[in-house]
Amino acid sequence: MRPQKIDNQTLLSGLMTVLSSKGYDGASLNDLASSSGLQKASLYHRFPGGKKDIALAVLNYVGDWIEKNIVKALEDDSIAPIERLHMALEKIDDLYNGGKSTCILRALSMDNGMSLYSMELKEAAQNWVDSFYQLGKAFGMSEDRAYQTALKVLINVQGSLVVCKMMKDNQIFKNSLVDIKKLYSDI
Amino acid sequence: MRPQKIDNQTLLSGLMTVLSSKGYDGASLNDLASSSGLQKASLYHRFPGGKKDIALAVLNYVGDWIEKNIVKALEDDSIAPIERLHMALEKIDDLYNGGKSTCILRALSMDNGMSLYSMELKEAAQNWVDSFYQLGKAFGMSEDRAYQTALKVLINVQGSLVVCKMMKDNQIFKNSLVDIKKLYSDI
DNA sequence: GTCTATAGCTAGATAGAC
DNA sequence: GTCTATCTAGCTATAGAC
Repeated sequence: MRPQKIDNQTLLSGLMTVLSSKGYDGASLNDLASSSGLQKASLYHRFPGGKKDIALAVLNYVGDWIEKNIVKALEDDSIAPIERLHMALEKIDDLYNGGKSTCILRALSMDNGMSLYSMELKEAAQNWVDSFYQLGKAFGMSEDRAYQTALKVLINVQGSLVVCKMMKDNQIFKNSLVDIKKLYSDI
Repeated sequence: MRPQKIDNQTLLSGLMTVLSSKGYDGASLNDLASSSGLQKASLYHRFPGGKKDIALAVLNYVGDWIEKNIVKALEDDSIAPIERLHMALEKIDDLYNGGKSTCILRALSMDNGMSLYSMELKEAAQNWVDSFYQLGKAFGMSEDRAYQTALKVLINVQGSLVVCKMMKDNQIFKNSLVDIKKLYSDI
């Protein structure tokens, strides 16, 4: 076997950048190839199903990232809930590049005819909400309040990213992260 | 002059539906033509600049709609602030079809290379925020609080629409409208 | 595993009849 | 003002050399 020119991690990371900024339909295979340092045909070797496969792989990649960095941080009961929250928020800040990047989950939730990926998107969102739900419980919230608060976290992150982009002001995202802290400090 | 087969209002409304659900790159001219009952070539007669012109016209159309329905409702000082808020929220509910539709402003804020429309998007968002800012002042909020609250309204609407779509649950949008009311009732 | 070259198609856009 | 027919560029995807 010939060695891979680009390792999977680097490849997927580059592909994610293009897909999240240009969207599924806006990102051509040439765009995706350029971002990765590979040629189009090589992408088909890595992802035999073509563009659909690429987006799916990127979706799984970011799903794993969220699991490993955000969910894990929130579940680490060796440290205090407030510390877990701070760590998770820092990871979220990284994931979205301080508000400059758009969310790949959102970018892939447009109508591509048959709503590809709807299962993966729902699962990733649910995973996110569930982990913040557990955090709320650890803070002593009721089940209902913990769930509503967890939803608000995701809504705030997604909403502030959208508004950031519209108004060209990343501070809006930063402020939303602060607001999220307040959701868990007024118990 | 021959009469128009489809009036501008109907035309733009249909075009908006396709553009907001499929996005700029995902919506082909054939899609746009089908939605309107006109042929591609006829769309070029109405919008000589092609797809770019269509999206721009749709953006102006929705900008005018927001101005006429939301901004006006919030500025109508013949009625109490709380009533103005309720009216505006009903219009927002209509605009997004109870959470089932995606926001055209968001759909058009993806990277199309040169970030077309960024001026129009910013203006529409600013107009929205400004009108809720004025509402906050009418409720007796400080300038800073009124502005932060106005931003939260837009963030909640956009965020809940995104999360609605991801989780396939329109109730999330409905609940966000209720949360927005609370932002203005805990003075 | 990666590449160049290219097939086959659909996109956005135009020409010209009515 | 709307239509059918068509152009060209760019797209996704494949073939086959290395």
